[in-house]
Amino acid sequence: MTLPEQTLSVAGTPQSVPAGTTGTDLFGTDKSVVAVRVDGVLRDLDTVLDGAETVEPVTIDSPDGLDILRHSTAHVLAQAVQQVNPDAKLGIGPPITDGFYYDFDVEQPFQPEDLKKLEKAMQRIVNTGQRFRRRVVTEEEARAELADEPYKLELIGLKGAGGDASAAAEGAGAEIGAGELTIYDNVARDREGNEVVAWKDLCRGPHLPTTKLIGNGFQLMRSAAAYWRGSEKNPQLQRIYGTAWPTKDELRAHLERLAEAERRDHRRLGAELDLFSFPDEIGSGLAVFHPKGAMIRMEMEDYSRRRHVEAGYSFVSSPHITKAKLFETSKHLEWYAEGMYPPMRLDAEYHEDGTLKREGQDYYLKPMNCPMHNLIFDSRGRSYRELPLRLFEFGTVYRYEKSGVVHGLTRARGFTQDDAHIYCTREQMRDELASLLGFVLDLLRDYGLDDFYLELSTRDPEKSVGDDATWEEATRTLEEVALASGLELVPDPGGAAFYGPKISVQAKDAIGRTWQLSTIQLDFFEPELFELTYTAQDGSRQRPVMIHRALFGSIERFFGILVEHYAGAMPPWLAPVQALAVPVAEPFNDYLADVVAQLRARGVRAELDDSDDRFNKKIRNATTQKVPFVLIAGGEDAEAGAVSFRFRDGTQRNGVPVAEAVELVVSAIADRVQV
RNA sequence: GCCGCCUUAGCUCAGUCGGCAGAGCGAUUCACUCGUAAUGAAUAGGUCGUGGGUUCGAUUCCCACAGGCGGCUCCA
Repeated sequence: MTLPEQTLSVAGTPQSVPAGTTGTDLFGTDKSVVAVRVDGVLRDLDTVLDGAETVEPVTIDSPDGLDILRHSTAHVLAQAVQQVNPDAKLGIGPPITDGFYYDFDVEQPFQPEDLKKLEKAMQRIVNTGQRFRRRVVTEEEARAELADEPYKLELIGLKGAGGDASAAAEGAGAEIGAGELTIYDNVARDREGNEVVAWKDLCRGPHLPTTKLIGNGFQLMRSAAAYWRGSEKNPQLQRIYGTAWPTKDELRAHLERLAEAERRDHRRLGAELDLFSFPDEIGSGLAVFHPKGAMIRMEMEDYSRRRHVEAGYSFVSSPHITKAKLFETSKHLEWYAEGMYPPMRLDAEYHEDGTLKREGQDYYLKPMNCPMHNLIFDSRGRSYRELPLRLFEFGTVYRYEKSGVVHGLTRARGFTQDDAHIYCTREQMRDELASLLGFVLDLLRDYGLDDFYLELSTRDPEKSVGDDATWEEATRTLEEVALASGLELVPDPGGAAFYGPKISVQAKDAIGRTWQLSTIQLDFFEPELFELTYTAQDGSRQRPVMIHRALFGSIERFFGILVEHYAGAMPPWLAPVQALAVPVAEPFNDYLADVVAQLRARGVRAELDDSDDRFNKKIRNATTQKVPFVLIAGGEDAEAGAVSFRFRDGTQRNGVPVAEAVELVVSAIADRVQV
C-alpha cells in the first residue's frame, strides 16, 4: 500500500512526506524538540501533520518551549496534589515568567513541609515518564468527565457562553483555547506494560511528549492565596508557585539570580548601610531617613532642582493638609476616597443660644499635589504670554495604602513626589510633551538608568470622566509623541487615571528588572473642574491644558530603585561618604586628616577612620559600607606626599600625589560617573 | 482589605516537649596597631511584639490586636 505524499515546509525547507507523518517522525531524533509549530500554531510533537503547509520545531530552551515545559510541570504538580489530597479541586495552572503556578481549592492551606512532600511526589511522576496525550471532547463529555471539578466546569461554561476563555481569567487561556475543548490524559504503564491513565486535566496544551523531559530542573517556590479568576469578590484558592528549567544548572542559575535580587533588596541594604528605617512607632509605610540616606536623597533632589531651573520650571510649595472642598472640586474624594487617610474632623462650635459660632470642617492629608498647583495657577489672572507655565514641587503626599500592599520604600503611605504641572495652550501641547519626554529621559540617564521603553495607558470607560473626543485627542497626541521618541511603545488599555491618558517610562535596572518610573499625563478635565483660564492674544478667555508629570514618581521609591540598581554601591556623586581615609597605623592620622581637609575644601564628603580598629578591619568596614574611594597612607605615602587608592572592586593605585588624588575624586563626582 | 507564615538583645538567629533565656556581629572600656575584607579581653544590653485567657506557674498553649514577610486584589 502506498501512502499519498504531501509537500510540507519543514523548518523552512520544502519536503515531501507521507500522509500520517507526525512531528515526532520529523524531529523525534532531536531530544531538545518538544513541540511543533504547525502553520503558526503550537501543537504537540506527535500531531499528525496532514493538510498542514508549514511545520517548525519548538525546542525546550526557546520561549515557547519553556512555556510548554512549565505548563507541563504545572500539570505534574496538580497530579501530585490530587495524589496526596484527592479532594483538592483544580483551578488553573498556567506558565508564567520563569515558572508556573497552579491554583487549588483545598480545606487546609499548604504548609512549607507540604511543598517538600509535593516536590518528591512530582519527582516520582516525572521519573515514571508519563506521556501527555491529547483528546478532543465535546462539551457534554467534558462536563461528564469533570463533574467533580467545579472550577473547570465554570471555565467550560464561560467558553460555552461564547466568551473568550483567556478573558475569563488571567491564565485561563492555558486551560481552554478559542477552538475545540481538549482533555490531556497522563498515560503511564503498569507492571504488565498496559497503558493506564494516571491523571487527566482539561487543557488546551500543548505539552511535552513525556514528563521525563521535566527532569530535575524544577522546584516549588511558595504557596499563597489567590482570588479565583482574579476578583476579590470570588473565593480564594491556594496557589503554589514553582519554577522549571530544562536543566538543573539553569535552575541553579535562576535561584542564584533570586539570591542576588535578595542581596540587593533596598530594605536589607537600607538597614545594612544605615540609610533609612520604618519605626513601628510612626506607622506602617512611613519612613525616616538616617543621615546617610538623607544625604543621598539630598543629592538626588538638588540635582533634580538644578536641572528643573535650567529647563524653565517655577518652584512652588504647598501644605500637607487641606479642607475637603478642594478634593471635592478635583473629584479625588469621589474616585479615591478609600485610598486617602480618613479626615481630621473639626467639629462645629455653637453659641449658647444654639446659633452657629464656627462651621465644622473636614481636613484631609493630601494624596495629590495637583489641586494645590491649580490654585496657584488661579491665584491671579494668567496671560497666554506666561504659558507654558511649569510649576514644580517636591510635594509630600499621603495615601492610605491597604495593609497588604505596603512594601518598603517602593509602596509607602507617605512619600514625596517630584511633581510638576504644566499649563499650556492646546497648540503648545505637542511640543511641550515632546521636549518633556526628552527632558525626562535625559535626567533618568544622569541617575544611571539608560534602558527604557514606554507604555501608553488609555481610558477605562468605567473609571473616567469626560467625553470621547477629548480622550481621543489626548491619547492620539501622547501616542504620536511617544512614537516620535523612537522607543518601543507598549499599550496598556484601561490603565489611565480618571482624568486623562498617560505615557509611562519603564526602565530596566542592572539585573534586568523593569520599573515603572516617570509618568506624563495629559489632562483636559482638571482645568475644567477648577475653571482655570488664561487670557489669549485676542483678549478671549481660554482654558489651558494641564500636563501632570513626575519623573522619579516618588523620591522614596526612586531611591529604593537606585539602591537596588547599584546594589548599594552608589556612584560617587550620590554616595553619602565619597572618600574615606584609612591610615595604615595611628601615626598617619594627622597626615590623612590634612588630606581629608583638602577634599572637604573642594566639597567632597570625606571622612577619616581614626578609630581603634586595626588596618585590615578598617579596610573591611570601608568595603562593606561600599565607599567609592578609600584613600590609604602609611610611611611610604607620607614621605612621598601621596596617598594610595583602594577602589570598590578591590584594585589599588598606589603612590598618587595628594593634589592628583583630590582631582581624581573631585572629577569623578563632577562627572557623575560610576566607579 | 483577603490568605498563609513570622515576631526572643541594636542586627542575624539559637533555645525552652510550660518552671522567669543564649551565641555571633554591633556598642562601651582597656590593651594592641606600619600596607589593602574581621587583634584580643572584659563589660553593658532582653518584663521573649502588645493585651487578654488557660494554668500553682506562660517567652512556650489559646484568643485578639499591632508590626514584618510572601502572594492575591488594589496602586491617582
